[in-house]
Amino acid sequence: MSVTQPVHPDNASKDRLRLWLRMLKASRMIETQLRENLRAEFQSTLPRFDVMAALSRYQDGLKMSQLSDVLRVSNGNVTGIVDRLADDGCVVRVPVPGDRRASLVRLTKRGHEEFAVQAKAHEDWINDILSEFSANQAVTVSGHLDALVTALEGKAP
Amino acid sequence: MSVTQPVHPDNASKDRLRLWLRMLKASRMIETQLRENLRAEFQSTLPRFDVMAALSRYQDGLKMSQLSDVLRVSNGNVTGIVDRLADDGCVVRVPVPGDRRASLVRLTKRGHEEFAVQAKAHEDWINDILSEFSANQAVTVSGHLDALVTALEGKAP
DNA sequence: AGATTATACTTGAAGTCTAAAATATTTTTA
DNA sequence: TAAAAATATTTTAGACTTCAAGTATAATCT
Repeated sequence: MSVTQPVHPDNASKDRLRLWLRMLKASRMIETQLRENLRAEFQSTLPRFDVMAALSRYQDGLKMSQLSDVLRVSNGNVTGIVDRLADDGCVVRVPVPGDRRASLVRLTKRGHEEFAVQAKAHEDWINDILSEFSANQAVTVSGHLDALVTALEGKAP
Repeated sequence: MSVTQPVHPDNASKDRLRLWLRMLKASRMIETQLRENLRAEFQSTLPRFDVMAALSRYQDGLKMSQLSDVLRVSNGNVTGIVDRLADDGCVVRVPVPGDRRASLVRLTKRGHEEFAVQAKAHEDWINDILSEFSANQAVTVSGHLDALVTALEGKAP
């Protein structure tokens, strides 16, 4: 009498690998598309948009290190992006009273207006790109990914 | 008489946006993790790994232009990555008989060995990172993403 | 054949990204 | 309080990236 046993005991590993490769491919394609749209319509870039989006969520402003934390890009990187946004008058660096090392980065009025327009366009682009997913599917997969992100954050906080 | 109508007629748009933001976040976290692992364990990088993975799938070797095609990175970019891999003795440029412009890039014996180890580690890392997903879930979500990728490829070929 | 066009690749400029070193400024410790 | 440790940010070095221009070679046209 034989015991029923899968030929590939750890097939799950391959399935997960495939999932990752698909996810990577999809993300890159979407990113490329968004990058193109941002450049064509607003002469802007994804990193700039990301920074503005973060600042838009935190009306009181964020310190450089908090920004790089939220955006998960390196510290030194944020410097350049914020520099350029400041040049364009979209953000300002506000000194933090009592700590001369730090400064808060905040959206200017112009930055807010600019971002409002871009955010709307961005949502429309995504809605179009992801039309493949129904609202229900979107919610379901979001849930999985959220759990994944939470798990990852728990591993190396 | 009032008609029953949802307050947010295009809620799906928000759901899809959330899906994208989660996907982006998850992808970036995973990429960062992989990058770190590759650097710490193999003193290598993601682009290098990608090139070796491609060459591993095409045992007969790939021309530079084919490589840049498969990897979807620019032509000039591949030159540098292959240069460095060649310096490390992981790949060689083999002249194509009958066409002195082109050369085939192939993994060396050392490159093959190196990649075998890295690929195994890579799969294990992913299996660990994505342990949140069951094999079934992985397959299901893969399916959605695949459909998405196909749809995207159909839009701008 | 000789001139044009196309292909394969490399080079160079300009910019982005990460990780790590350097700087400046608190905060903590002995 | 002086020294050490921690924090916030910038600077730097080097890999990666694209795009445009350049070089060499091959294929095509007249």
